[in-house]
Amino acid sequence: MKEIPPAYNPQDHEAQIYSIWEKSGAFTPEVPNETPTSAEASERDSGSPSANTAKKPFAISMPPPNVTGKLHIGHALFITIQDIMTRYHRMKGEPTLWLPGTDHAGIATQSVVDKALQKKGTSRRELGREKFVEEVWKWKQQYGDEITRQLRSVGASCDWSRERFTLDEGLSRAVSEAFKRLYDKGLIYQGLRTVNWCPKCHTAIADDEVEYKKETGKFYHIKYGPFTLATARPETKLGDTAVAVHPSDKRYKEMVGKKYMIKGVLGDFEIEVVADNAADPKFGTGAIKVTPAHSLIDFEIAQRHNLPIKQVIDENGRMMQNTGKYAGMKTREAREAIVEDMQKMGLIEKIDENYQHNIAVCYRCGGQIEPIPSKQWFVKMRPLAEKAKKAVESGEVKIVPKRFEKVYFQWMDNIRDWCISRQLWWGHRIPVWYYKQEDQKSKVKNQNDNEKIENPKIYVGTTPPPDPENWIQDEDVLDTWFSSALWPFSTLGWPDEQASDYKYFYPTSVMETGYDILFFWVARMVMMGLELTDKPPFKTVYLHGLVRDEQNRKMSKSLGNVLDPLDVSAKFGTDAMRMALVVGTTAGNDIAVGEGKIKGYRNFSNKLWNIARFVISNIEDGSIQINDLELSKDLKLSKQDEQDIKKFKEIAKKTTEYLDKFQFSRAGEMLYDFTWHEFADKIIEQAKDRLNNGSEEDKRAVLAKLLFILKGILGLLHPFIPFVTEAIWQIIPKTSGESELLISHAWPTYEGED
RNA sequence: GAUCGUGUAGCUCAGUUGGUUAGAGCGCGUCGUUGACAUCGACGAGGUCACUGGUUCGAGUCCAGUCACGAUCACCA
Repeated sequence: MKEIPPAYNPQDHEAQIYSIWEKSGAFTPEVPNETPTSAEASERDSGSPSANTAKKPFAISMPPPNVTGKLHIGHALFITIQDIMTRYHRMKGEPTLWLPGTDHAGIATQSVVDKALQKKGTSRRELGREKFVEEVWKWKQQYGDEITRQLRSVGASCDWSRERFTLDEGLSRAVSEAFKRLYDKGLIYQGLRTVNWCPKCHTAIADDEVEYKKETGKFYHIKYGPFTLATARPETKLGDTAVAVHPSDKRYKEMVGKKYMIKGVLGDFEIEVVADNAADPKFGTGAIKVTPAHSLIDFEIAQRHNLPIKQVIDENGRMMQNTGKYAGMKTREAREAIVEDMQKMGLIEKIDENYQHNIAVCYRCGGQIEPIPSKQWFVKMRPLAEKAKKAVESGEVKIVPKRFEKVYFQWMDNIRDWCISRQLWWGHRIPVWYYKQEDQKSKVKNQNDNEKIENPKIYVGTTPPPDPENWIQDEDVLDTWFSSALWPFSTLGWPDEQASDYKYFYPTSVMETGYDILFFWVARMVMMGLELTDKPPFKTVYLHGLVRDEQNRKMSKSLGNVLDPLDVSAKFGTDAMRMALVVGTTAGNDIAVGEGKIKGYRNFSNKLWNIARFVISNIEDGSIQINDLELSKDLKLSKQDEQDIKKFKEIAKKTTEYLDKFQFSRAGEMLYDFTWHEFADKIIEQAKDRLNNGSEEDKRAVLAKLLFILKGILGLLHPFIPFVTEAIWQIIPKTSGESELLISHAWPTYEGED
């Protein structure tokens, strides 16, 4: 008899078990032959069951982590939830695909590599585009595997043979194909518009990549011709071209449509008074100065009233040549200088010192955003949003929890066009070429005033133009989220609609991700999926929350409360960590996790191990044949035995129901409770007497019951705690009908047995 | 400012079609265990389910309002 150690030590098992799984091929689903031969077809018609055609496939695309990223507890959470679904459906016999991959993460990766270069005394600009991109690829080769190695250590049973990277050849093809199709439909256009510009990252960013930070600053009330109005940024006054008031504001009724000369620090200038709903009559004096070049709102006002656009700040965040003595100053310096001059001229009425306002910062680098006019590419969102909204309204796409549907609708209703070009080097280069003769300077930005853009002769294609020497490709790359938006289908072979994976697994079953990227990612996937494939890319969206510490604080380095999933799983076991992340949490809500909770589930793993140890040792003590312990055999089960078995079957049924309804916490908690407080504390305790003193026949009956329940529990718990359950499965006596590996075993179900 | 969410035991949270004495883990108290169990078991204390009102035979659960906290969106007028 083999000695089973009295304690379960995860480290003795996990790595080995993972490699057994991986080698077994269990992670890779079988795709049935798409075009069945006539023989196969007739075989199917004749009703002979074929494992893969009988069941519908189940597919999840894994949200791709950043290539250069390091595994954090949030990854561990989504891996756990997705792995639970994957293992559950796989055990149910459905061909199950969980497709992993990584994201090139434009700005993030570029700045990481750039910083590393700067440490070495060089920089991205010094190297030039080509060399720099080579450097980033080297980084990707070197560090890109780290994150996927770490995903394995958390037990992710995903199909590594289908691993993808957003800059792979196939996915890049999908990106340019998508761009071209949208362009041809008029859904992508180029425009000179005021955009959110990050002077630090030196690129435009999308509206939803802007974050707001509270700041206390000065608020200047200035004399402005016949008006008095207030601003926190007097330096933008140099770019003013209008004053806006609300159409219903009686105070200014007679001024609307007239032009006034305004006294300014660089001499007098002319503004027009326009009536626009953007002006709130209740705020301040009800009149606002309009600086179309340096405010997105003002730009929109300018468009509505056909106002001139005057740019005075450049892409480095400095005052431009047309600002006279202020030229070259940073905006903050210029502000002080201008205020001083205005005070001398008596143009300042008063200054509020403690004005609370929000400043726009870049979500990547935290630098202050400087809206400037710039020529960028945009996606026309309205038509896409309408379809995407309908898909959720109709129930074609379900969001769990449901309340996020409202948030989703709100976003869709108030959507603005999406700026997709980025002035970066790392990413998908925009598949647009300009004809050299006509538009050498097509990318010149910062044109003064409202110079119209000449539409250059352009070529949009998935491959370069046939005579490339005459063309020059757009310098910019696409927003990372553009390629992410295609992820559920680009990874399956789209645009090749005949690709077997695409045909078989698309649309995917579930999209599991954090509620924080509902807009960035989920919404855009739905829009792109509907537009490009005519189908929503998934049927259900399951949103999880943020992982917080046990006091419900955000995890941060400065608080020192960051849980490193690799440390945790080394210390308590991956299974314990997984249980801690899943039990006691519900969709869309944040999760509090600390060592105490994880420890509790470490004990649970150990409990389960000892339950098994007890049952196995009792089997091996006797002379009973394993095949004689099957419930189908003639056994003298007591009434109690039958009740216990019935109770267990009820648990199995409920587990299935909970999992089908995405109630992972309830399933996990119920199994925990049953295993420990029912099976161990009652059923096993009561069995002891019969095992020690009962007749052979009675012993056999009890033992058969214990073994039956134990094996069932292992199956039910396997999606949650795959390692211990598999480790136990490896040492438990099995009958000939049972699978060697628990991962490939059938899901415990007893439909129609009673 | 708009919208959404949360408020249940000392702490972290479950409680999804309204139905008997409101649950778990951790923590706490008493006792017992070292022949499955880096422990484990038995028993226990602890709750006006934020507050007010309503619907109902019956409300933690549904409705209205109040308070507190949080999030998202909009905003540098």
